[in-house]
Amino acid sequence: MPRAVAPVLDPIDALLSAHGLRRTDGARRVLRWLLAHDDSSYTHAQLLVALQGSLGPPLDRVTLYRLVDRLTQVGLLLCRVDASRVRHYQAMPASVRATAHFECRSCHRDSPLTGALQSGADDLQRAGHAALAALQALGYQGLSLDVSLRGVCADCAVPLAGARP
Amino acid sequence: MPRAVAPVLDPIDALLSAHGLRRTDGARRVLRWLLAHDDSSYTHAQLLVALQGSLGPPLDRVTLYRLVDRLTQVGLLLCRVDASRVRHYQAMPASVRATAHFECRSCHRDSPLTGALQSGADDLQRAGHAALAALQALGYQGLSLDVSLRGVCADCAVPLAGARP
DNA sequence: TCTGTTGTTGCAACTGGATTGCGATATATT
DNA sequence: AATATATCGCAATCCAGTTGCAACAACAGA
Repeated sequence: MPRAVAPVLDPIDALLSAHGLRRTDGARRVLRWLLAHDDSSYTHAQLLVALQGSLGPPLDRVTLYRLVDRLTQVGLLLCRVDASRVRHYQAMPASVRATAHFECRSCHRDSPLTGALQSGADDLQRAGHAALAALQALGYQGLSLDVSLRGVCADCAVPLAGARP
Repeated sequence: MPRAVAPVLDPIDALLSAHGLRRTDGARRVLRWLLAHDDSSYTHAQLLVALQGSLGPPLDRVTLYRLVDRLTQVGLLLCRVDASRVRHYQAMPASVRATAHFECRSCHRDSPLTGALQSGADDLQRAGHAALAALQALGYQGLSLDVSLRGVCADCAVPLAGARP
């Protein structure tokens, strides 16, 4: 039986090597999982349970902290801090985009700007992109953009207003 | 000697009352100080030392936490979380504006977008304003905006590049 | 002005996300 | 294979922020 050679590097491994990181089991699992769920961002705690479920030995808490830190450092992940001071990690989008989102101070829901707000979000995106390009031209590196709108969403605002005497 | 009456409310007191907060010594001091330094934002630790220096009894750590929390709650302060997960407070500007700023991942300096980037920052400001207005029209309340650009600044990027073999 | 209600204060203990130190292990390099 | 060095796993630690609670002070009504 012909031995299964690996002529082409796994795309995840290729990414790791290309960014100067070692191809360890943990790094592979984190990056693979985040790339497979690149439509959203996840906290350390969420990643931990998600990766516990996957095959392999349980991933250590601290190791995961260091992994996401390194992956963010080299630009493979994008990190943002929510209003509760918790970090959220996401696979770096092909084109760094303004991930404009709204956080409700009351119900703590976090939603991307869509629908009627899409045009506004697009403008933000454009402006953010332009600012990033300007910074890049100045020699800045590993740029990312975080646009956070905060406040009380309409759902929560109504009962609050009603409670006022 | 005619007793010194107080016919007009101190502007700080007026603000507190208008927002349903009690006019306590602590609230007055925090709000007065932040209004006098409204060109920048300050962490809880910075506020603590700044207010210790000012007259009056030393302000308690926890009390200050609760004060800035309340002041932010009612919209008198604006709060943002930096990349190190630390909250920064600032007197709410007359018109909520996009306080676009850049944070260096390497030297951790935090600088507002100025100079050559001003136009980009202005665009961000406009776009942010529009998005906020749209949300407000939908019934959203107590809105604030945080535009954070992150990466490695030019000063830090040069030595990093040189270190690569 | 007195008095009851309720928001506020100060202290101590606690929370939880994240970090550090360090010996053991695995990856990349020679 | 031998070596150098990055990464891992564990325990201990850090630190911004929170919570519980008794004492206190601002406000409102009488």
